[in-house]
Amino acid sequence: MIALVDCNSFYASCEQVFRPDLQGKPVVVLSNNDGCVIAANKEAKALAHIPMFQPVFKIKNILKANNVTCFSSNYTLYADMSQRVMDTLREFSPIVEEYSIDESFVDLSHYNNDELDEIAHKIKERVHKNTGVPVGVGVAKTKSLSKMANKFAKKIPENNGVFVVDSEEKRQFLLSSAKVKDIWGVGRKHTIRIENTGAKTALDFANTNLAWVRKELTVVGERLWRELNNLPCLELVTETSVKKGIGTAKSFGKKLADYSIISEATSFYVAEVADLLRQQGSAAGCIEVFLQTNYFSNSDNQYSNKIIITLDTPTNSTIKLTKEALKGLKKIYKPGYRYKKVGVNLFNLVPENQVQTSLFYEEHKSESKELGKVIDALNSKFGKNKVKLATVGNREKDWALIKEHRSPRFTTQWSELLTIGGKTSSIKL
DNA sequence: TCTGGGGTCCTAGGACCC
DNA sequence: TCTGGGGTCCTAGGACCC
Repeated sequence: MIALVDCNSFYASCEQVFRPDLQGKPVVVLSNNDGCVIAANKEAKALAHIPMFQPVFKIKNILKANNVTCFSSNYTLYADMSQRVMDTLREFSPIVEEYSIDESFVDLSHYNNDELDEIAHKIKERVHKNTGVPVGVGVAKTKSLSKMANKFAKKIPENNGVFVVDSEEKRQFLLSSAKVKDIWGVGRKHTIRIENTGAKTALDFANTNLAWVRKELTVVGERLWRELNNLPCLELVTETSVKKGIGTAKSFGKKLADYSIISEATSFYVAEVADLLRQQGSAAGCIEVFLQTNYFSNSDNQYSNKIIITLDTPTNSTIKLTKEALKGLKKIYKPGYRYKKVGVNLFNLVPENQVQTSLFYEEHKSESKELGKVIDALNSKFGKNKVKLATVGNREKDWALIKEHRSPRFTTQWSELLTIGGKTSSIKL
């Protein structure tokens, strides 16, 4: 049996752990640039009219009228809290799949079926005790069912955040109480196709003809259908897999026309992705740079372009990648536009120790490689970005994300530890 | 004035090879 | 007039997830 443990409105819960004064009050967390609502606690959800991904400026009045506390997203804090949750889950099982920052599949096959209900409640209580974060627990024979059990656990108050599918009756009950669109892995398009067959509930879908499912929804649909019928098709993935591509793309804090500032932002993002690349021990064979204006705007002239540069030899050197990226940026940049976003993607990744050197590659043990190592060492000792390339410049404030209401990084920075009677960084709009 | 970011998996179709 | 068939690799795009 498999448990799916999912943190309740995770980002908002993390903020509340350090702000006990906000217990029972509405809290939301905003996306980069404080653009959209990306998490809302149950008090905020209860207000309704706060749909996820709504731009903040459209619902500012509602937030204000209801005294909703808003936070900029603080990923450093959330990532650290997430690890604490995961560590607690490992006390219950050696096999844990970290599915996302706020949810995990936990293998419970070493427990007897009649213990599962008790174990599920224990998981919930211990995570809350250790981290302050509330979670829901769904238990079933397959990942897809445990995912749905988890949703159901949270939806019905009497479940108290836990639902265990340990009988055929409960499986049918669970599936018949979920609509087609609530099935994990069924999105907008698939919902339409499935509902066109007359199916209304997840149980209807599980009872439809498999050949139809295979034909219309491909193998992905077939696996899902089997999983809902208690036949496990999806294994728990415990090894963190090596990424196939690494990228970053962020909107600027304001629109930018000036090439030199955009190139500084680009350099900054290259350094960021190159760092991730080295951390996983890969080298990139290709680098893509793209640039775009604000496509929401009706008044601005629109332009977007991208360029993909194939490198002679795969590399993970920030210096080389920056050089290539800026060459590319120069080619696609056109003056006269107000740009909103720049992005960098690395792909064709290979293990760094298996790099095929090209015929003309002469710098096997180049100076830039040694230099890169020294820079990494300095940055890991003195803090991120303390040493950087001059191309990054020092005008970060001119392009960086807006995070007006970020809470302190309570758990990862000594200088930002929780203080009693300390200042707060959230705001009432 | 103000609209997120980072992923995975699968399929169809084109290019190319023998 | 008649013009094969099978295979691989790559890419773009669709669909979905958090």
